[in-house]
This record gives sequence, C-alpha cells and structure tokens, in this order.
Amino acid sequence: MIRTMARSSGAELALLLLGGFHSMADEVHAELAHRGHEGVRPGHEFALRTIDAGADTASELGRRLSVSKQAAAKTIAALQQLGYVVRETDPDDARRKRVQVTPRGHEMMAIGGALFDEVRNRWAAQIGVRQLDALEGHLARLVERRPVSADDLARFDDGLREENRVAALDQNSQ
Amino acid sequence: MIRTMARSSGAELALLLLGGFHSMADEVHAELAHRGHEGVRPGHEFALRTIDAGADTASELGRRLSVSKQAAAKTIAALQQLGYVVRETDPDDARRKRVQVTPRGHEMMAIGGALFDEVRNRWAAQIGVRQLDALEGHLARLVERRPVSADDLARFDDGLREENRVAALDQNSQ
DNA sequence: ATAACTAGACAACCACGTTGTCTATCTCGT
DNA sequence: ACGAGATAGACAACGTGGTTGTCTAGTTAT
Repeated sequence: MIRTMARSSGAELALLLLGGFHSMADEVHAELAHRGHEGVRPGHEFALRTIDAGADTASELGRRLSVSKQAAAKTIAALQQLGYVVRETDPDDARRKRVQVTPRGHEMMAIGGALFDEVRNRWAAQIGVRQLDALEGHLARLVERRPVSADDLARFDDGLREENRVAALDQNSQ
Repeated sequence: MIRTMARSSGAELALLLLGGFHSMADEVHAELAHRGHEGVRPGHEFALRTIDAGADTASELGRRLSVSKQAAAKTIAALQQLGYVVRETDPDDARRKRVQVTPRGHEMMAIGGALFDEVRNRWAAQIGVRQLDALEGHLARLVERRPVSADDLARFDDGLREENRVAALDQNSQ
C-alpha cells in the first residue's frame, strides 16, 4: 500500500504559478471595477488585448487564444455587450465580421495595463528588478518550448503556437 | 482619444504565470490519463492532496481551498465517483461526513506528484537549480503577502489564509 | 461550375464555481 | 435542562467559460 507522499515540490511550484496569476488578476480586476469598469472579467482584458493586436475576427481570436471559434465568439459578444468592441461586416469578405476596439475599450486596456504594471513594479521593488527580469526570462523559456505530448502526436499536429499552448486541432468544420 | 498601448509588461507577466501553470498541468494530466487515471482533472489532484493533508470534511476543504463548501462538496463527489475517496459519517459528530483517501487515491497522488516533479526537474535542468529555487522563493513571497484589496476591507475580513488567496468570507449560513 | 474550405451562428452540453434555502446536529450560556 | 446560535451538509437555480456537433452562407481553387 502506497504511503502518503503528500508533498510534491513540482505540484507546489504549479500552485505558486497559479497563485501568482490569481494574485495579480484579482487585484487588478477589483481595482478596475472600482474605476468604472464593472463587468470586466479576467480574460476579457486579455482577449481585448489580443483583438487590438490584430485578431479582429472570431476565428482568428480563437486561434490566437487556443480556444474554439465558438468560445471566442462568446467572448466577443460579451465584450460588445460591455461596449468595448463593435462589429461590422467586412466589405471585402461577407463572411467575416470585423471586430474593432472602441475608445472605451482602449481606456479599459490602458487602465488594466497600468494596474498590472503597478503590481509588477511592486514586485520588482520587493525582489529586485534584476530578479524579476530573470524570473520572467526563465518563465518565458519554460513556457515557450513545451514539449509536444504523446497524445498530441496521435493526431495531426500542425505547428501552430500561441499564447501558451499548442494550437487546438481544428477537426471537421470548426 | 487614448492611443493603443497594446503591451503591458505587467499583463505579460500575468500571462507567463498562467502559462507556466497550464504548461505543467496539461502535461501532467495528459500523462496521468495515459497511466490509467482517465477522468482526473486539474484541481482534482490538488483537492485530493489537500484532503490527504487533513481537510477531511467538505466544509474544511472549502475553507482551505477558499471556495464555498458547496463547491468543495461537488469536488468530493467527483473524487468519490472516480474512486479516489470514500466517505463515512463521523461517529463523534453526526453532521460530519469524514472523507478518506483510498489506496487508488494515494496512487494517483503519487503518480501525479512524480510527474509534476519530473517537469520541475526538467525546468531545473534548463535554467539551473539555483535559478529555479530563487524563482520559487520569490513567487512564494509575492503570493504570500497579497495586500488586502480595498474591496475586501469593505467587508469583515478575518485573517484566515490558505493556498493562495484571502479566505472566502463566509456570510450567512454557508 | 463545382468542390473544398472558411466564417460565423445556434444548440446542447459539461466543469466548476456561485447564492440562497433547508434540515440535522452540536455547543454553549443561562 | 434547555433554548439560541453556530455548523455540516444537501439541494436547487444559476453564471461563466469552455466544449462538440450541425448548419448556412460566402470564398477560393481546379
């Protein structure tokens, strides 16, 4: 009978990473609500950033965020509801609906970004700028070259990469 | 009109942290499924670890994970369904149902832990043990003393602390 | 012209969390 | 001894953010 083995430094590291993210996101979004952007949920902001960076259709947003186009469409609908984006049919391709960030959307991004930067600066002050730079550099390297898992190989893997995970394999129509 | 400002190093840091977590969790759970633990979802493993560490009732698990006791109860039900825990009424307190980790549960924890450790070791090999130690140390400090947000103060904040976030304020009965 | 691909909409579903309400049980102060 | 209050858990309704599957319409390539 296998005995306890409750602790795993690997698992603890994973929790630290998740905790770090939550720690930042919670604070930012609380403060964001405080400053006139109530309905915003973590994810909205990142999606908005991605749209602004050029992912101006639901399908493209889905690809960049590694979620299904349907999920991306729902996010866009939410952003539209909140007044952060508008959509209009692409004159050059009647299938597409081009998404555009509104001024209010840009404002939210600016405030959110500033808040995130604020947290980051506080962290830099706590552990030192060089340490934080190193931490980011390491994380970037670690996240970037995630080895393709055995299961991924079982399917047709195109080499698409985005944010942080291997591209969703778009089977059939979707 | 506010102009773009698409990049925010703070937001990027947040994404790196989240990406790091996903990178680990995805890999571990793919491999876990591969080794005879199919239904396991990230979260299940952490919950199981917490139970094994002494959170043997739904309410207590909820407190330690900073989720509602109802959410914790659902998780326990899932773990039970998967055969990782059993529940029996506490003879000393008929309200409580004590949760116990089964041998299969311990096996899953052991394998999962080993897999997480494996990823961590690979990271250590990539960036160096001392760098990884430093990274963890910093994260721990950063996560630990998350300043209480303005909104938290608006409510009665008891000083409870768990995993990584301020305790859920248990209003009314829940 | 037609076949193949692509964008988006819609529906059904699932995982995981939330609140609110209810009952059963325990604990403690008078 | 007992009644008030706290606590554990069950149940229901709901929200969010994903998933698949299916469908239509428009575009592209042969």
